[in-house]
Amino acid sequence: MRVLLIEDEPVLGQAVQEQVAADGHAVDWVARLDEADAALRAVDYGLVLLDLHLPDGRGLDLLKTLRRGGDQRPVIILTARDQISDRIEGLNAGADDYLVKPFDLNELSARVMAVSRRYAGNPNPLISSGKLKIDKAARRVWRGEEAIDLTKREWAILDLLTRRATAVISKEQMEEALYDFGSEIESNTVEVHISRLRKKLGRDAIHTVRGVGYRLGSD
Amino acid sequence: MRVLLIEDEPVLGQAVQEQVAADGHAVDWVARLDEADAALRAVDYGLVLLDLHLPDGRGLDLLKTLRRGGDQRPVIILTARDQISDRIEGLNAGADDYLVKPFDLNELSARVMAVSRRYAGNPNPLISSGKLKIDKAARRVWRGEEAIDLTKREWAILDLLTRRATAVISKEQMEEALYDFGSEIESNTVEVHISRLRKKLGRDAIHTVRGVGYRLGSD
DNA sequence: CTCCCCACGTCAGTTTCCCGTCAGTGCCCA
DNA sequence: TGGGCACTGACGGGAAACTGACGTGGGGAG
Repeated sequence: MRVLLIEDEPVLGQAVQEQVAADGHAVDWVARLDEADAALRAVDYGLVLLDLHLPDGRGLDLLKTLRRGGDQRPVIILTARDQISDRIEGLNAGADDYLVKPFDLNELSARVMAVSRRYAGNPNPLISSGKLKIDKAARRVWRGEEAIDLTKREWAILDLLTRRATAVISKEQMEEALYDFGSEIESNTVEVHISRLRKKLGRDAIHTVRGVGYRLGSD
Repeated sequence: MRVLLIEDEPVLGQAVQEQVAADGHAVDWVARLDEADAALRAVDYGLVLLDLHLPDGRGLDLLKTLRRGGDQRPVIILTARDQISDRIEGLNAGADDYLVKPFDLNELSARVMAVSRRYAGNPNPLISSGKLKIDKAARRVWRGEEAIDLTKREWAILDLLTRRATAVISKEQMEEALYDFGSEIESNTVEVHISRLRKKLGRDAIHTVRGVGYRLGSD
């Protein structure tokens, strides 16, 4: 699979390029949006890794333009921790996934691997929990045979819960994952989302650990 | 990753424990070789940090015994500057790395990180005691095949009991661990929690040492 | 540009259940 | 045998969590 990396920080760019290349993919690395534009027109990439803060424009605009033009290619956003609002906007704009800097290169490998599997026509590995089957790469969930539609927030929470399979995730962690750094939430938003998720996924899909957080699975 | 720290100096031990814990690892800290022995038998550690000068024996002997038994777990030696011959002997005995006191805590983090990268991908280490299996990272307990739900307080107590595997923990220590400094308790709360824990985990999961405290295990 | 839809944050009323307390009983050792 | 120390069932207060309802704002369709 051929990957386009759009990143202007030399150190991070090099690290990512090496990592993805080590996984057996061809990586084209550009640092500016106009180069990215040209590359996207010339080559049929299987995946785009997009940094949102570039010297000559906002990465988000590139993504929006792509999607408006009907381009469905997978895009994974690389974003800094303090730019979570961008991340939300990115998901709205049609990104497939995001990684928060500084990210673990192995985590990157895993995401790239998921995309490449889809690219090769192979199904993605399914995470299952009780009656649920979760395809993280394709952002899809099934409850038994029935496919479930999740909203962005709902997916973000489920994504957190599946990241470390059996771990307990606190409400604070969920807030951090969902909201802009510093924008405090003073209501029970997370609880409400959990409630909505349970309505869709089944009452016992998510287990409450009172005073601590939530965990995937019922037992 | 779960780390065993074998170190008898309180100040250094505490500093190391905090540093490694801050890096996201679970740290068990023992000061004597017999405790280390017991801990190593009970828990599948991802890394051992070993001080060579301990009150009840030579750390090197522990390392040699481990390696002779075919144990391949990573061991990093902590040694003083004037004991370089020990260091050489340590490497001969099968240590993976060494740090010379006084060492920079960031240097420690780097070494630990290197080990944990190798370790990544493995399932969480399980602590076992009798029929119990305890996954501290996931905050879960099994009694045989059956998963057990623990409340916050119950988990806090079990956590204490497993922290120093064979040690007897007094009720006072448990109170201190459970409650904010200053908020005094004047009832038999700890006993009640122990009782509730035993109901869930099995009568002989926790042993009473009358007049002293509690200890994990039945014998 | 306008209208509609729906995702989401907020709130309030209700429910759940954790935990500290107490009291009665049992057990261990002098 | 008696005096503590420990165990455990019961209970009530209150914090934490759940959920139905509502308003709003942003995105998509026309």
